[in-house]
Amino acid sequence: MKPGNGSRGALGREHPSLSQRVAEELRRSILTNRRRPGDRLIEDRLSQELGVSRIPIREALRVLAGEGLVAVQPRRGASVADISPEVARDLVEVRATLEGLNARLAARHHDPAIVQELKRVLKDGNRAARSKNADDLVRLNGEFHDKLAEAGGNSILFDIMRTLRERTNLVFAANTARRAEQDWDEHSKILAAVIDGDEDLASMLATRHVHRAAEAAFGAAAKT
Amino acid sequence: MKPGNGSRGALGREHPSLSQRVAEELRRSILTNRRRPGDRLIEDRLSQELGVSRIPIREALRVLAGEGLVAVQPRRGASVADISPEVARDLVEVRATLEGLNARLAARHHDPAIVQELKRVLKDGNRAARSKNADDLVRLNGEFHDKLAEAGGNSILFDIMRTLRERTNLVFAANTARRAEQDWDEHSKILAAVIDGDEDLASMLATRHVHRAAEAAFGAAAKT
DNA sequence: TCCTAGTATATTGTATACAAGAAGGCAAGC
DNA sequence: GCTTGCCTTCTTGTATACAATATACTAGGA
Repeated sequence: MKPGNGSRGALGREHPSLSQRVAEELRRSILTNRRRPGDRLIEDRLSQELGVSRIPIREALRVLAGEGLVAVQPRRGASVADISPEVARDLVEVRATLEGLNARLAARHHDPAIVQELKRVLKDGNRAARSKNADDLVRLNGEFHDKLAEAGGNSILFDIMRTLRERTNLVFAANTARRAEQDWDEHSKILAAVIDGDEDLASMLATRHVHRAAEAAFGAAAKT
Repeated sequence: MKPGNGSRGALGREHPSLSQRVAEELRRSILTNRRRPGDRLIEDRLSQELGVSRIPIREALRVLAGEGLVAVQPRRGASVADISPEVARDLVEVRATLEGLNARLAARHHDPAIVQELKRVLKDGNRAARSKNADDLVRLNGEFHDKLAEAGGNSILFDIMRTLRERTNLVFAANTARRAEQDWDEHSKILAAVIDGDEDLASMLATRHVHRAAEAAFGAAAKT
């Protein structure tokens, strides 16, 4: 659960390597749907696009493969992960359980500093939900879940949930604007339970939150 | 949840790349404690030892870092992950929860073919527990949990549990022989609940199994 | 003796180059 | 017309070489 490279320009310059920057760039482009599931990721082409040699590209692809965002077939190359409905269901099942565990832990510890930040994100999120600003909603949604994961205080859980969240978002993204108001209503209730220290309630609400978002997305997907 | 490369010599030769073989070799050496936590993994040295260039080594190290078996510090190189007591606790918490979820799913589906295999492993395990053969115990323990994970039928869960198991084993390994009889008694009860289709019981037993093994290990570690 | 600066050495990061394997197209045969 | 085999081309896998950075060591001064 390192602080992340948000603290740019700090004393220890902490130079990200090219591989890391390439990985970040590719991750971004996948999560924002600029590269679509199934798109091939040809090393030489990426190498030219990003102006670096193939080596950093390869390493970045390996990292993203580990996160499940990219699928690499030996000797056939990499492509953006295409998440089947079955795998999506599996993701949801696991994520729902772990969000539940995390909310329980957050309720148990409830670190005041992080709770404060969560309150702020909640306020911003509610505003964005009313004005239906899609970009803000995606960002704030990510921020809320990220800080909640931090509040849980379990580093392993934090890492796993990040990759699960990225992948479920890839599937649900289209719906995050439509369901915004209900989403943030649920966020609010989860946070309240965490603040109350009501472990059981927090856990149940967080688990249900994931399942409901998934149902909404699958329902919408079925319609299209 | 692919069948793995156990099916060697099959028609599609399925050539593992050098990187993959290096990763496998390193993983082995770490899990069998031939390389100890904290040991530096210097690319050039590994390159000479294994007779390949540094490129496959680097890629293997990245993969293992993704699995949490190796820690890489940018520009300082890789070393075998040294799992702190705090992280160990975090690992146990998450793994206990997920083993519970998995056992629940296994009880829900209970695939007869896999149950059959589990019964066989159980029998072998009990025999090994009585004769206290450490190597066999480690192997069979891994096999039991692996097949149980397969029985859950959730591919995401399967992958996550594998990496969690590897890391917790790294911490508990020393104790797996001492606690063998109780371990296999608990395995037996978990499997019985799965066969009965008793989801709640299976889940509870699997969760408790992890916690108990952890307590035993921590207790033993405190003594030494 | 202890601290500091400077230098040498060890090690990782990246680029280029070549080898090997997979995919697709074209021609020859049935 | 359809299939089969070869060949071209595209792409990945690996090696070597060099550049950049971190660590260890030595010498000089307070």
